[in-house]
Order: sequence, then structure tokens, then C-alpha cells
Amino acid sequence: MPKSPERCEEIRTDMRNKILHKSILYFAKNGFSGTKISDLSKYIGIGQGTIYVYFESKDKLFQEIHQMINREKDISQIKLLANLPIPAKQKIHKLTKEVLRQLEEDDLFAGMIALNTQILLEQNGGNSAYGTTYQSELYKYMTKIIEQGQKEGSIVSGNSLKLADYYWGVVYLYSLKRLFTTKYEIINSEDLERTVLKQ
Amino acid sequence: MPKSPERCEEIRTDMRNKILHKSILYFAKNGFSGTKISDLSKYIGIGQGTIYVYFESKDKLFQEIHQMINREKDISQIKLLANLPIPAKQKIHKLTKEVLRQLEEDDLFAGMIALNTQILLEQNGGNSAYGTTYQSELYKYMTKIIEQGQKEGSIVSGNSLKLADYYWGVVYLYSLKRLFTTKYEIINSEDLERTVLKQ
Amino acid sequence: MPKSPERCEEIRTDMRNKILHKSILYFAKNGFSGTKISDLSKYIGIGQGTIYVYFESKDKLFQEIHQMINREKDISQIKLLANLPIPAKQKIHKLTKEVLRQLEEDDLFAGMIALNTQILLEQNGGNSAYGTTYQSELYKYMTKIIEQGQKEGSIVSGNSLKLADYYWGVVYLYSLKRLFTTKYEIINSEDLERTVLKQ
Amino acid sequence: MPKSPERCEEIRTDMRNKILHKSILYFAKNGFSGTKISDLSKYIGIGQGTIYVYFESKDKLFQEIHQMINREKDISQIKLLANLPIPAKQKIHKLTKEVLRQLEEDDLFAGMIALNTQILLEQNGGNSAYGTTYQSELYKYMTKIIEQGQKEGSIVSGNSLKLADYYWGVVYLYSLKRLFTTKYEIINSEDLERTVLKQ
DNA sequence: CATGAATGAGTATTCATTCAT
DNA sequence: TATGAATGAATACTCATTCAT
Repeated sequence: MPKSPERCEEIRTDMRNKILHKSILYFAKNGFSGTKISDLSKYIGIGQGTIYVYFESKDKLFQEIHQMINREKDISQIKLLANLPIPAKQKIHKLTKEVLRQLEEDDLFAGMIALNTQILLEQNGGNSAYGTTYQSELYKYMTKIIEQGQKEGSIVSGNSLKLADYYWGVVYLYSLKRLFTTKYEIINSEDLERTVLKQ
Repeated sequence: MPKSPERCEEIRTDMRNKILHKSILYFAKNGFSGTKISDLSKYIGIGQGTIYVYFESKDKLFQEIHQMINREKDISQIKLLANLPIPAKQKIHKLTKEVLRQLEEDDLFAGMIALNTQILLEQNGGNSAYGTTYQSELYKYMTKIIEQGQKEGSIVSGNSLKLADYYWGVVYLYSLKRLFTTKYEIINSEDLERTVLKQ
Repeated sequence: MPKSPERCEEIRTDMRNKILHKSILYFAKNGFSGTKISDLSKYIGIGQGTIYVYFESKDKLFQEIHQMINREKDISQIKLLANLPIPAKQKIHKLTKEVLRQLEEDDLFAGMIALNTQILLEQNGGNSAYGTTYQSELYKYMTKIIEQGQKEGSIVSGNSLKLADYYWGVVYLYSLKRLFTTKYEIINSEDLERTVLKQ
Repeated sequence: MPKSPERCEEIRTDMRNKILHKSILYFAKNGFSGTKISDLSKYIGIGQGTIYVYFESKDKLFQEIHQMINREKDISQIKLLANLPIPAKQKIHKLTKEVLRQLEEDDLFAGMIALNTQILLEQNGGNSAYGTTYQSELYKYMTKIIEQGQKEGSIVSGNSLKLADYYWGVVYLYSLKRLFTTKYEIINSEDLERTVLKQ
């Protein structure tokens, strides 16, 4: 009497996601080389072998995490925001509020930001300062908002891509703090906004 | 016919420093666990065994780097700056100019900043958001300048320690970019100053 | 409404035999350490767990195969042959014809011969060149035939046990060829017989 | 004061060969899957890690052994023999005497024969009964001798390649016996020769 | 002192076995 | 009973460290 194939598939998908989600935080905190499979599996609460049922190797697991981060990262929000008929300043306010809310509420968000930036830094090998794959999507809309704000006079002058990079860099910075420090105080909206806003 | 003891001592010191300096960059780029002694020694251009002539272990080497960073980090400058009879705004200008100059000119500076922050993040284990050992020195004087600026109305309001942390966090951010990307564009003085300065 | 106990028993026996038979071939081709339970069960066409319903462990399965080979190996035939009142040469002819027929027709026969010899080689650890357990039965009657032939002048002189071993060794050789090669050409009767027959 | 590069190279070559030679016997006796690196290194008398200094992986080590066997196998002798102006029967005598001498004297020879045949059987996957790479060389000259003998009437009729394969098959058989049994009695020249010779 | 080959403790990965369904 | 997901002991492989040269 075999298990029902649907149930089986469901179990597999659940476990796979569990491993992926938990691993994001663990890798973000410990780095790739600093993560031992034995520790990771203990942290997830499963046997070592189980990881290898779902992922070929530590490397492959890490790669999949990377892909998952890119996939899940919520571009849609900022995309929406960018196209709204409101002043750029207000867009930055809304974006900042949302980002800081997520940063505060959700470990995973911080982990994803941190891991993603680290991967970008390492993989780029410095090929280009900006713009790999999806990242460009995020930056594209951010850049749009910034340029709008520059026209409206609410955002400081300068290369818009560079400013976008600065804004997200600071978000990365506080994601790290979120992950590594406990008595951590989140950055103020005003401080974060000042990366790009005048005044 | 032995070499003169002084000459011998000098050779030893040179090699020791060479290893320390090169290791800072390598550790900053690859992290502690990501650094293999075999790769590091190849990068330095010496035999694996040679590292063990000068340092007991990988851990000890890393510790010494940490100490060296703390020792060499130029506190004196900012100490001097803090006590100068000039407006805080001007102090921030001078500091920023100097920091960005060093960041641009000197790999090692970037490496030291990056490594130092990483160590802080990891070692703190979150014990306290701010202020371990020497760090406090640097922050102490920075805080002093910020408080002066707040009185003078040139620096934004808020917890001065948090603002100092923000300023140096951004410096860390661009140290990472310096280390990991080649087509890297350094941050503008204005952008960096805006972390704390009004306008 | 339980199935009839007899039918149930029959189903069990069938599955047990299926596993045993298929395993003989798989073990013969891949050796004991070279056989993974996961691969074996796929080859048989059942789930991994099923094997453990019928056999305690991989080792036990292998042992049972060994016993089964010994049990099934058709000693009776050669026993019969040995006692027939005909010339040894004719006995060798009949035996050879029968052996080659089985070798050609039946994968399982080849698998049994191959496995059996391998087990002998490995387990002996070289304790004795000839004659473990059952093997002695087979060899005993073969030896008898050979000695008869030597008296009759149709079989070459020499230690009869050694000659029996030679004959069966060559059968083993061609069992391997049968198992491992596809374009395999079976050995001629004459070639096989020449191991012991004069002319 | 670095070690002299020549001496270094020599040490490396020696160790490499030591590992290769000892591994031949060990793999021949235990098979690929039956060989644990930990046991193998103990058998060789070195640390586990040392094997990985010279060989990428267990698989690569096994491959190199295979190549080495092919390279070292002494084709030259039989090549020479094949072209000598003497009767085929005499060639078979000489060859057999030499083969049995080596089999008796040299573990490594038996190991090489055994391993080589096993690899052939497994790798062929049955593609062709005869003739992979070098094997063809050996068989080519053997075939030549057999065909000469068939003309001279000293060798039995039949496909010469098949007969060559038979002869070497029996050599393989006794290589296995040599490796796996201690009280082993080598095959007589006459018995081995009878695979191909009349009478 | 400087080297790199050798080592084994530590880490990644496999696979026989268990067990909930 | 039959299954295959989960497991951890066993095994392959890596890398910090030692040591003869």
C-alpha cells in the first residue's frame, strides 16, 4: 500500500522549503565556509542525511538559496510604487517605512538582504559595481523614483544609480546589524531617507 | 659567520609585517573560515610552513591582525580634530575628506575597516550594539563632534552614538565595495556627510 | 475480511523468491559492496523498504542467496552421472553439454556459478584451495569421474581434485563472460572438455 | 632554505608509485567498492590525506591504476616471441613458462592481470567480447601465434581470437586463485597449454 | 629560517536501515 | 504489506598543522 503520490509530493515540497528558509538565516549569519552541514541540520532540526535527500551538495543548496532570494524578493511593491502618481518624496517615505517595518518584523527579510548583498559582492568579483540580473530590476525602479525626485527638487543631485546603490547599501548595513546584534536599534526613517532626500 | 643579530631581527620583523599586511586583505575578502592557509600563503608568496614560523596558528594570526588594526587605527587624528576650535561642520568635512582619501589610496585601510567591523559584528554576538574596547575611543571623539554640531545646529538631532555608528557603518559599506568590486566608484563626500549633516 | 492465510503465504513466498532470484544476478554483476540497496530495489522493481520486510539486512539477504545457490545447485545430476555404467569420456561429454546448455539458456545459472565462486574465493581467505562445505559434494563426484577416466586412459594424468577445480574454474570464467558481455560467444564443448580430456 | 626541486620531484614520484603499486593488489583483492581509503592507506603505510596529495579522488586513483597496468603490461615479450622463427608450439611453451613463472613469483603480476580483466569485463558493459585498446595488442600477437600453430597442425582449430581469449581467461582464473587463496597450487604448464595445444 | 610533503582531526557525503503512513 | 522519506553511522575528502630537509 504505497503512500499517495500527492501527499508524498507535498511532504517533499514542505521539507524542501523548510530547509531553504532556515538555511537562509544560518548562511547569512555564518557565511558559506562558516556553515557546517552538521550544525545546519541540527539548527533546522533534521538529520544530516535529509539535506542530501533534497540537495546535491552544500554548494547546490547555497545556489538554490540565492535563486530563491531573487525569485521571492518583492520587486512588485516598489514597481507599483514607482508608477504611482505621487511625489517622489512620498514614495521614498512609503518605501522606507515598508522596508524598516519588514526589517524589524522579519528575520528572514534581513537574512535575504544580507545574503543577497554578500553574494553580489563576492560573485561580481568586481565585474561591475551595479546591476546583476534581478538586482537591476530593483535598481531600475528605484532609479526612476530618484530621477523623478531630482526633477521635483526633493532628492539630491548625482548619479541616480549610485544613489540607489547607496540607499540599498544602508539597508544592507542594518540588515547585518539586525542579524548580528541583539540590543540592536533600528535606523530611523529620517536617517535612511537622508541617503537620498534633501533636507 | 652568523649574520649580525640586528640584521636578523630586522628580517624577521619584515617578514612578520608582510604576512600581517597581506593577511588583512585576504581575511577581509574571504572571511576567517573562507581563508585556507594554503591559499593565503600562495597569495603572500611564501611557503605554508613559513606562516607557522611567525604565528602559532591561524587563530593567533587572526588575533594579531585584530590587535594590529586597533593599534594602527589612527585615533590620534580624530582626537586632534575633536579638540580643534572650529565648527563641527568643518570637522566633519575634514574627517570625511581624510577618510575618503585613505579609502581611495589604500587597500589596507579598506581591509582594516572591513575586517574590524566584521569582527565587531561577529564577536559581539550582539552583546552590545556599540562600543567594544578601542572602538569606544573612536566613537567617543566622533560623538563629541556630533554633539557639538547638534548644538551649533549643523548636525541632525538624534542619539549621537547612533549617528556616529551610522557614519562609520557607511564607511564600512564602501570599504567592502572597495575590496570586492573593481569598477567601484567611491562615495561622494556630500553623500557620506549627509549621514549626519543637515542639508 | 482477511485474505485466506494460504493465499497470503503464497504471495509472501513469491515476493521472497522474486527478490532472491533478481538479487543473485545483481550481486553477481556488482559484488556485495558494489550493490546498493536503493539500486537493487529499483532493479527488482520494488520499494527499498520491501526488501527489509523479507530480509533482516543486506548481509542476511546475501547469506540466503548463498544458501539458496547451494541448495538449488544441481548436484543430483552429476551424482547420477558419476554412477552410470558408461565410460568417463561419455560422462564428461554429457556433463559439458548440459552445463553449456544451462549457461546459454539461463542467466540465473551463470549468476549462481559466478556468485558461488566469488564467495568461495573471498570467504576462503585462502584457508584451503579446495573443498568448502557443499562444494566438496560437487567436486567429489567430478573427481570420481576424472579418476575413472584416468584409468580408462581418456583423461589426462594429474591430481584429480586439481583437474576438477580447473574444469569448474573455466565454467566460472564463461559464466562471468555471460554476465558481463553481450556479444559474448560461449565456449565450445571441445574447448571446455580439453581441460581434462586427452586429445 | 627551500628543498632542492629535484629531490622534491623524486620524492613525489616515489610516493606516487608506491601508492599505485600497493593499490593494485588491494583493489584486485577487494574490488573498487570494497576498498576503503582508510584501510588502503593503512595497508600502504601512509596517512589518509597523503593519497589525496597525489590523487584527486578514489575514482581517479583507480583510473590511473588502470592506465598504469595497460602501460606496464609487457607486450614487448610476446611481440618478440610472435616474430621468432620457431614453431608455434615452442612459442606457446616459452610463453606459458614465462607467464607461470611471473604468476608464481610476483603478486603484482597476478594483481595486474586480475584487475585488468575485471576492468575489461565491467567497462565493456559487454560492448564487445574482445579487444579494447591495448588488450587488442596482446591478443593480436597471440592470435598470430595461434594461427601459425593451426597451420603447423600443433594447435586446435577454431577462431583464433576466441582461443587467445580462452588462454588468457585461464591465466586470469589462476591470477584470482593466486590472490585469494594461500594454499594455492599453480596450474601446470600442460594444463594451461591444453587450452590451445593439441594432444 | 624556509619549505612543502605528510598527517589526522574535522567536515562533507553516502547508504543501510527504520518507521510513519 | 508496501512504500519512500528520514536518519546517522560509515566513508570519502579537506585543511590546519607538523617536521625532515
